[in-house]
Amino acid sequence: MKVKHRKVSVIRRSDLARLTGCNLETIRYYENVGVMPEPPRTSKNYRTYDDTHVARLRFVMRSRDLGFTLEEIRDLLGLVDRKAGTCADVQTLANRHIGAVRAKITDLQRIEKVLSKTVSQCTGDEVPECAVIDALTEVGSGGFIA
Amino acid sequence: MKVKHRKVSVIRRSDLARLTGCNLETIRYYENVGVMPEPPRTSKNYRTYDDTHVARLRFVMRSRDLGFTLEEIRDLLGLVDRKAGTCADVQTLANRHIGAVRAKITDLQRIEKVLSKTVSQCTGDEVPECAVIDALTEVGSGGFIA
DNA sequence: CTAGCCTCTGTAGTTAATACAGGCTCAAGG
DNA sequence: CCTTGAGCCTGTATTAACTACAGAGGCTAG
Repeated sequence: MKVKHRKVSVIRRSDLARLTGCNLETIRYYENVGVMPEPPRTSKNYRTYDDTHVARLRFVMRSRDLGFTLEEIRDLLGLVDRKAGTCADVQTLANRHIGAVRAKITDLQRIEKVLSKTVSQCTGDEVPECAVIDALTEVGSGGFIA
Repeated sequence: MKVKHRKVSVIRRSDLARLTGCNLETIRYYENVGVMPEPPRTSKNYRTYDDTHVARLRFVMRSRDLGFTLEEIRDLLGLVDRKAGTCADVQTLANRHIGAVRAKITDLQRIEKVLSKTVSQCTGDEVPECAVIDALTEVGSGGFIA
């Protein structure tokens, strides 16, 4: 059975970028700032990734897209990595995040409702003055670390 | 009836900042980049705001917190401001945003579920290895302009 | 009138992400 | 074997979205 010289399924940086849709350089950046771990290197200093890196990077990207800062993501991942000390610490942190998450969900549902309404009304001709803004103006809740 | 020299309820920049929780300088920045309108000025060149500015700024801040870029917010506001030409244009744009919004809601609900579960499990002692990451790893949907 | 706080502008610094430059590595083709 | 090109490495520069600071001027309480 013929085998290519390169090992079966070694994930390199470009592969990781392709698999996740992440920018190549951003991966290195995430390693520098500590939201992604420093991967093992080959003898020639090439980064080598595996499935866990793919999963983690997807998580980071998704969280960023949802408006969490890298610092917040570091915290969340620290929770996953059991860097948080006691069980009580974990609960405290998780609860804070849950609050922020629920607030975001509420906001998004409000936006969704208004946009849907706008679309349906728009079969006519007039766009309502500022239904979108009105719906979002109420102070749903505080910030992330509320 | 005594009246203070300053007009009743003139909203200045610092007031707007306080009312919204927005950083003072960020307001000016938003005016420069066009997500907030240039406000009227007093004879001495001081910015003067009103309720509509408060509402709009809250909207911008909330949208940012939800992970939308200033460019996307400009689009959305353009929709509100009727800058989008035809009714069909509005519908197209709104529909695109609705897709992104729904995807974000789905993601957040997934996070919420996992965090809740983590919290409840944590009454014991062990934190599950990476339930959070696993839940977020699946590719819910594409980006904003999908 | 002057001290203190506010406003103005412009510019510089931070965070998160991208892009680029210059050099090394590897696999393929000749 | 050597070349060629794509892919990797590092460090640095640039962009977006803020945030902070500096220097000049305005207003108002004591």
